[in-house]
Amino acid sequence: MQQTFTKSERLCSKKVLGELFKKGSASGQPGLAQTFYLFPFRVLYLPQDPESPPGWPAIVITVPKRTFKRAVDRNLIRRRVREAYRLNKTSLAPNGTGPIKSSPASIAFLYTAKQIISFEEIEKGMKLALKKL
RNA sequence: AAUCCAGACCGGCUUAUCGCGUCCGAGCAAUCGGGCGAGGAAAGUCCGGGCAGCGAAGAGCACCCUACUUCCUAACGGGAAGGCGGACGGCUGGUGACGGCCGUUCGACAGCCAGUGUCACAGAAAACAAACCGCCGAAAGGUAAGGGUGAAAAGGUGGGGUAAGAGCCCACCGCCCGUGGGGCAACCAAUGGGGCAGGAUAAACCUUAGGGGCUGAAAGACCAAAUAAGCGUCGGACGUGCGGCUGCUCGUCGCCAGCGGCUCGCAAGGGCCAACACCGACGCGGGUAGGUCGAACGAGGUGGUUGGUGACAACCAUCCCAGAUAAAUGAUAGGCCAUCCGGUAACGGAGGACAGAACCCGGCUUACAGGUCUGGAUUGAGC
RNA sequence: AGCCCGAUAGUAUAAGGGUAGUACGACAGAUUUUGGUUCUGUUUGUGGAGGUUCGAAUCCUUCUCGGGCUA
Repeated sequence: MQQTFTKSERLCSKKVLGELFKKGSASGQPGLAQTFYLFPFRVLYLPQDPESPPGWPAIVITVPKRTFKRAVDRNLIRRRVREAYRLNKTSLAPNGTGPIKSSPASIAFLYTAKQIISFEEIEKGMKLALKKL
């Protein structure tokens, strides 16, 4: 049971991020970023390059400054979301060995709720979102 | 013990499991083991430094900042001690104006007898002085006691004096000038003289004294990769030119080549014009947005001794104490400690202030549940 | 992270330290059969706190909010 969360699973490249958000605005077409809403998130993801070997997806978590003015609140939400992903990401690998080809390469979780919600609720939303992916 | 005031400090603790960042060690590697891992404000960016780059790292002016004194400090607009002044409370002196002592607390606290400006309304009059009512006088005129206005009206109180009055005269209070004394100084107390200079405002211009070059780690250095060497507009030829570390002046540094055409001249040499190139500025287009250093040993922390009223300094011992970069410091489950609610109690339930490092320090300011300590005041109780 | 500006009525914008205006709105009334146009009147404000001053939108300090610039 893999529950780690290393540097390679974080989406850091400005280029990839720009691509993800740019393509995400024109969703629906095949080959581009897909998006769906599921409380408390809006999820954006890019499919994997079929040439490269399958690996764990790189993710990014976003909490808007507009709704949460204090840095402490944003940090708390970001950490809860990341923890929920870390504990449940094995559902992306149903065979138990590793991620399958069809799982996405990069995912963005945009936090859309207006209040700080508890870890249990975030985890519930995260399980549903990963199932959908 | 309670309340209030002033100052200083703490700001949840702990166990287990799963994780994250970084450093060290082991290992060929996968990985394993160990150490450390947010704050008193990390915040606001209001000051001061370190550090870095930038014209001679030039000068003067402008501009900006500071403002009782002495000291502390790397420096400061910060701090300490002292002085002076105000407010409040208590006691107290004097007929009165006005003082004296003690305590608490506050003060951007240099200079409007260098100059200039402003002072609405009201009021006779707002600073050169004058005179509305009034008072005195037969009048000419004298007067600034009283009235009222205002934030402010040309010293005040008591007495003498006078036609009525007035520093006109006297005493005291205040003010100004001087003398010697104490104190490093701000200033203090004493003493002599002068009937008295003369409103407020400098967080108004200003004066005096002192200080400030500018820009900030997205500074800056290096490695790697990639694009371009293209287009457009404007400007430029030894000058009243363009550019450069805010502005202005001076200075200084850099740049300004060659060719052609027309023309003046006997010539040396000069003038004008166009295009291209060059240089500079701005814009468009296109490319890259990876890594290393800066950057974690410092005006460092803790403890002690000595000096100093104190801020602080010196010396000795000891410790290494976050270092990320789309950015770690988290999640879950227990126990404890405060707090709140219900309950006589056992107990049950809720639930942890303000707030998250980003080059580093010293301050200031602002936010903050609850708690601890010290000093002072008042009230109550006991011995 | 650093730096720089700004805040006046519902909106836009003035105001030498001395009664806070102007325009468009909104509301009411008049004109009109009704509505519009037009005319008259009314309403509403200096972001908060403290200080300097006799007196502050203005000067100073501080907080809050909003905006902008910097590879």
